Amino acid sequence: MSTATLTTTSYAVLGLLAVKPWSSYELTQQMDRSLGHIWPRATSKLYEEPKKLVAAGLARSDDERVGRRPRTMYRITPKGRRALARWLDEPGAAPALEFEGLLKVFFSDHGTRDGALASIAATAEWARAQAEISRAVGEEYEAGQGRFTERQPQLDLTARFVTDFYAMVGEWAAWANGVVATWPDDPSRAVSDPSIGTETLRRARRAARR
Amino acid sequence: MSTATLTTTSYAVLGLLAVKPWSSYELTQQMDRSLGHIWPRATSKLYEEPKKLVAAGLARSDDERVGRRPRTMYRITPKGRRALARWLDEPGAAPALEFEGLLKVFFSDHGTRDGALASIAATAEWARAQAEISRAVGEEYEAGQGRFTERQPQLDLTARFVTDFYAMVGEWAAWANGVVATWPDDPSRAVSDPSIGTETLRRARRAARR
DNA sequence: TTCTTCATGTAATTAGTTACATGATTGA
DNA sequence: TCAATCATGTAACTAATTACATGAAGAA
Repeated sequence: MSTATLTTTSYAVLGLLAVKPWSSYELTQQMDRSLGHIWPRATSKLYEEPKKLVAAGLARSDDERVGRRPRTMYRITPKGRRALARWLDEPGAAPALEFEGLLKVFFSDHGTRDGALASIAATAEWARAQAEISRAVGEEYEAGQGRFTERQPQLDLTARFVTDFYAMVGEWAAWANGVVATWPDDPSRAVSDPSIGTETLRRARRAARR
Repeated sequence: MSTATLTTTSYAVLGLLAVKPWSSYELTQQMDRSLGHIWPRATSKLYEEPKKLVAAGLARSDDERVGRRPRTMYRITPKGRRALARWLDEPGAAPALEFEGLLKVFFSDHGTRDGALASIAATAEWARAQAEISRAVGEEYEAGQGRFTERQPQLDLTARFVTDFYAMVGEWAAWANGVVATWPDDPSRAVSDPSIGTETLRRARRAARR
């Protein structure tokens, strides 16, 4: 009953239920399309969390059938809308980033140049693929085919963030590839170009001044 | 004994041990300075993981004393260096991003404009503070005061990524603040400026073309 | 001498993932 | 009618976090 145990993931699902009712399977589809870019979670969570919301009185479940097979639809309650509004009033946490590929570049002086290049290439390809997803969704909305056009102002802000993020990652990977390509086989023997540090420092100063 | 159970966090610690021997406490300090930007982990992990490395034969521990108090120093073994090199040869995972603050902006049509502005302001301040940390470390290295100047080529690549990331987040927050400031109190009544979607799409196309 | 911060850990809890199971639908 | 994929879930496991505990060193 208490809302004390709800996690950010709970509220993420609650937020989707505020838009419209969904089954868990539909939630997993939406995870691929939108939520997964900023709050990625495994499929099983999307079967688990709605139950917790129901137990807390923030959602209710309806047993429907597809053919003869049962499926559960979830929809938000008035109490759920109030809980969501309270959550939205508190500032959210800052971005949290985990990047194993960069970790491998960071430690590349204990490996090979080709290993570092492989991580960078994988990053570049990932950034391109993600940008392609952004592009495809963007084209839909541009053509007026979007599924939630009434939420356009919110989508505008979110889409810009993820698009810029993927672009930034892609640009970094292209640049890093050029740098590492000039290294010898053994990266512990690579020599740093001083202008890189200078330019990075210039950017850091600028960003710290805002 | 088997290396099958090692996680990315294990290798992150192993990588640090390849640079030099550390105590767990020193590892926590280093987490604040460098590793935490790309692989953030709680302090207790840095006491736990080295033990797993020792159990696997990839590191060894030496009991030293500080005054009369014991403390454990960890150093990498030859087998550890080989395991690290193998790990570095496989491409690492793509960036994983979690961003609760953006989640709140995404669902802001179910809250208030001021709530959205608060999340954006918190993001802006965080980005500024992180950029300030990047700047401070950058100034040290620029002045030749860096602690690991022999790893400069690796630091160049990593520092550029995190600096650009913080700059991108800061620029997004400043822009988003301007957009949301024009919204009415009730964000579900906000009207989208079509030029935003057009520009985002332009950027997505560009990033998808690389 | 006492208080605070630094330093070094352990224990309890949990949020999340991976793996598994299985019925329904579709198309070859 | 068989195989593949869509759809709907549960169970087992684990990586990680939060909270706790405590000695040493340095400051007031």
